[in-house]
This record gives sequence, C-alpha cells and structure tokens, in this order.
Amino acid sequence: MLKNNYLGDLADIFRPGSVNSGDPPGVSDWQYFDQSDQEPQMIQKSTRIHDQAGFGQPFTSLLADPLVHEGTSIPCFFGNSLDEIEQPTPATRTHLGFDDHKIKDNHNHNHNHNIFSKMLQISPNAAKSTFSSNNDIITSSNSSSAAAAASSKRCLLETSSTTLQISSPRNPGIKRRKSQAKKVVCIPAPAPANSRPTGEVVPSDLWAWRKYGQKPIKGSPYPRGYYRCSSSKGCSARKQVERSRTDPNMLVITYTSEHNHPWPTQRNALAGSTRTPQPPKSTTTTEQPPQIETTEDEGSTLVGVRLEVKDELQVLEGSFPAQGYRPELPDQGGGGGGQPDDFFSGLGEIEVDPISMLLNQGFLGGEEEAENYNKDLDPFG
DNA sequence: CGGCTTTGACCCGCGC
DNA sequence: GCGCGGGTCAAAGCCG
Repeated sequence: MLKNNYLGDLADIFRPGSVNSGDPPGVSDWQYFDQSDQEPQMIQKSTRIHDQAGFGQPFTSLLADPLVHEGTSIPCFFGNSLDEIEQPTPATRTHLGFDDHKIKDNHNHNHNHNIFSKMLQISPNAAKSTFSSNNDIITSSNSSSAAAAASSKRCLLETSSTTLQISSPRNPGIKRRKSQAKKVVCIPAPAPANSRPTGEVVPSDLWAWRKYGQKPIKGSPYPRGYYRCSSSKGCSARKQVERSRTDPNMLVITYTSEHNHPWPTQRNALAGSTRTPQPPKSTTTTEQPPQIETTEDEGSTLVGVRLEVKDELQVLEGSFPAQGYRPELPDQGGGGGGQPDDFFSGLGEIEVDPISMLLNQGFLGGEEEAENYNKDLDPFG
C-alpha cells in the first residue's frame, strides 16, 4: 500500500511552491526547491533571514525538542557525513579557525548553559568557509561570516548550492543515496543511559513522524531509526535519527525529502507523537509533539542555513523558525488545552524575539523550567 | 479501531 | 560481477 501511495521523487517535493494552500502564516512562502534546477532561487532564498526551509524544520525541533530542553545549548553541525560533522579534519580545523578545545567546550557547555548559547555551524567546505564568533555563536559562510555574525546574532550561513540529483528510492533510473539532498542537524542528546535500550533517541519537532525502520549501522554502536512524516499521507519527508558514534551526547538527525503539506492541523495527526512517554515501556519512540506556539506576528524570522558540501552531500539546508513562526497546532487556540505548553506559555519573551533572546539570554528564560519541561517530555528520562 | 513500533526480509546503490 | 551495507517494506503486535 505504501508502495502504491509512494509519491516518490524528491523532485516532486522540492518543487517551488508545492506547498502553499492552507499554509499557516509564515509557511505560505515556503519554497520547496527542486535543487537540481532551482539553484539561483535557493541562493536567493538563503539570503533571507525571513526564510523558511523544509526538511521538517530541524531547528524547530531544537526549539521544541525535549531532548534539547535539558538546559543545553545547540551545537549544530552540518556536513555530508557524520565523520565530517563530528571530526573536522585538522586542515579544516585550521582553516576554519576552530579547535578541538572549543568544540569540547561547546559540548561541555551543552549541559550547563543554554540553548543556542553556543551554536556551531560547520561547513565542510572549508575552502569556502570562514569562521567567526559573536557571542559564542559561530557561523560559517562563504560570505563574510564575520560581517554576518556582527550584523545579526542570528546565524545565517550561506554558500553556493550545488546542483544535485534529487532521487527517490525504488524509483528506477534515479539514483539515491549520495545524490539525495539531506540536511543534517546535530543536537545534544540525552545520555545513553537515558535513551532506550537500543540507544535510540528520537527528538521531536512539529511534524508527526512515524518510525518505519531501524537499522544497526556499521561502525556505530547505535542504531539508526528511520522516520517518515505521518502528518499527511503521501508526504515523503523522512528523517533519520541516530546518535553520534563519536559523541553519544550528540544526536544526529538527517532530514531527507520534504513535507508536501502544511503543518499538522489536527492533533490526531500527531497521534503517535502524543503517546505519553512511559519509561517502562519499550514502544515509545516518539514523544510529545513540540509545543511551539510562541510566536505572534506573521513575519517569520528564520535562520537559514545553506552550505555546499563537496562529495556526496551537495546541499544541506536548514532553518528554524523563530519570531513569527506559528505552526497551526489545533489545540493552541484554546490556550494549550492542558497540553504541556506551560513551558512555552510562560515564555512571553520568545514572542519578542526568540532567537535574540535565545542567543542573548540563553534558552527560553530558565534552565530550571526547561528541565521540568524536559522531565515531562523526555521519553528517555 | 486507528495509528504506532518492532523487526526480519527485501531492494538496490555503491565500492571493490 | 559480486558482496556489503544502507534504506524501505510490510506483517505482527501493542497501545490509547
């Protein structure tokens, strides 16, 4: 049945404007790029701070992810492989001007400081990337990252995008894997002790994800979970979740394909995600849906990230909504309806300028509260 | 009852 | 051409 319903191509999904009707404010201008021929548009879009990107809004997951609410910061690595992400080559390190100590520091700070307090975005394309930091934020860009960082505390990374072949599995004649667009996001993960026995951890975001597979990955002690969007039938958005093999504290989420539908408009679309985490049970892999209901105006402030990756992963892109991004979660009209939105509902600051606030003040105004929230939602706790 | 996770089997791209 | 390994399928069972 899935085969019959399989809508296939990334090309189908990345079509510009493929998602428009019914989009909530801020979503209507989503651009789903056919990255094989929409490069200029990508670049153009990537220059926008008010940008939307698909791939499940990984940074949304950062905002919403209980795993992230451990009073942690969010180092974000983008690369074409985990190794690259986690272990930049010495040359790359040198060129990029960051060192292991800083990375270690970032990781250590994850557990003590706040979200985004040390945001790190790494472009594997060292030749085009420079690093600079501004208030612990490190951005990478082929443009003047220093200027970018200085001009805004938002992280905007932009590099030229590379044409790639969008592909679909089981679609004859079209390659997949290396040619497939992916977006990799690394976030702090719970300690292995807090994860499921398999070592699997599952961050949440605004989309509903249904697990359809899990595979042990050679060379990694942790399995990789495969999820597809269950918010809408026919949506071929997928993500892979696995722990970093080199740093179990890091959770690597790889977004593939794109949502071809608006944000979930029915809570039941998140059915699987709303299962109450019950630690003794082993079947809970998705947790409470994120309760991002924090923004007001329609001008989405997003942090766009685009970078070019040589070799297999040509394009990585990411963004996260901030000010003005309001997913249409059905129950939010009633003020949360008893959902564990308290954490966010008490965060009026985020409506002012969540990103700035996050960057300046740390995560959402209180580690303690964040911890409480995390306790509520963390299925692995 | 619908939607989820689990898990073994299958498919297929890719490297040798 | 072959084998490995990653990605997906789909049946079975679980859960609310």
